Amino acid sequence: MDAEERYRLVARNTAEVVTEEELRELLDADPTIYIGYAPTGEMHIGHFTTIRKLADFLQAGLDVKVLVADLHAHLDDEKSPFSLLDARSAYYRAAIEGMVEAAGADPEQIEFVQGREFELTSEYALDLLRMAADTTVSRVTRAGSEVVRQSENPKLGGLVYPLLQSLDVAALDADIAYGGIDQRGIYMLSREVLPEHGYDAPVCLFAPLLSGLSGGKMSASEAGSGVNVTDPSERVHEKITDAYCPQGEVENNGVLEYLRYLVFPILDERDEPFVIERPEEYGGDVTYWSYDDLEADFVAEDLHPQDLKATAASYIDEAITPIRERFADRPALLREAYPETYA
RNA sequence: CCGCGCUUAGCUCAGCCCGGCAGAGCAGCCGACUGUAGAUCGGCUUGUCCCCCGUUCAAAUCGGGGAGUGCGGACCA
Repeated sequence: MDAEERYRLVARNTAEVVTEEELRELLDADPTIYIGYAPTGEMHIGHFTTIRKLADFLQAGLDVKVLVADLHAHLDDEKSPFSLLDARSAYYRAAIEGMVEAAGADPEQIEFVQGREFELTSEYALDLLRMAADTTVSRVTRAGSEVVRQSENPKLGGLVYPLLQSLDVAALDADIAYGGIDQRGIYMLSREVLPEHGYDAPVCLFAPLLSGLSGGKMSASEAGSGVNVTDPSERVHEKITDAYCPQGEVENNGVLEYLRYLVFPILDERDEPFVIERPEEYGGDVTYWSYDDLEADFVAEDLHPQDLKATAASYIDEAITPIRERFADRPALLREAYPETYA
């Protein structure tokens, strides 16, 4: 694979690369890229799109590490109670492996790391304290403002969080920090603070955040705002049917985004088209080989939301089916991670 | 250790002073209008009023005790 193709693969469907020059330079060698997930709520399509991209990274020959950031999950306003960290970490790992596989890549090629495996060493603790000594409260508050839960009486844990994450980059020997664009503030802090402590500043790659299905941002606290990766078929169809989807509009259109960032890349990998079955009355069946063509028709209002939704729901459902099946065998994983929901 | 505030619907809160059928906004649900959803309009649901004891014909409301949470003060040899 030539350098240009490699770069295209790594950078496609991203929101931002910091910086493009640095990334091109890194790709001359075999860099390590990492992404961290704090095991808090159930995993959804948004997570899936970021994990789908891991297939791109593997194909481009990068070393891929996935951090299951258990301590982060507790540190951020105790989103996960300490007693559930292990159960949720196990669930996240299984779900992530399922998504990697569903994206057509091999989970064996990914190195999984859990936060507590390395974040409690004395070297790590010393670095962390030294960073805490020379970083202001307002600096870390700003860094974490899009990630850490905001409240009138913020906990100290939320302030330490960005420092911890910065140090993770160094401790995991990652050349590239990958994550949603909401992580930008934290990794910009990393680029600033790591060199002052003797480590390299990471190159950053950010994934776009998907719109919620009710318009606006996707919200973890709003049940219908996103499809979970273990949702039953009926629920997927229900959520997509109920989704905000104005005719001809691309802005804030979660359905289109699901197709763009998840369904089409998977179809592309398998060399299969997206086929919409439609009554003759509304124009008959249509076949799309690329997202761009579909979007063009939608914008031109040659493709009606109702026809789009019906088909999209089936393809999305199909995309998560392998994950759902993986959990069908092991119901305890979900039940123990979310006893309130699955008890 | 001491003082003060807060705790009421899924969420944000009003009601408490001065006891008399537990409320509002948002969210949610159902219809109407749309070849989807949203918006709009019409309708509807929701409660351990933090807990215990007491006063009273009657307590979210008054008195006592306690819990949780937050803020402030004090201590600083």
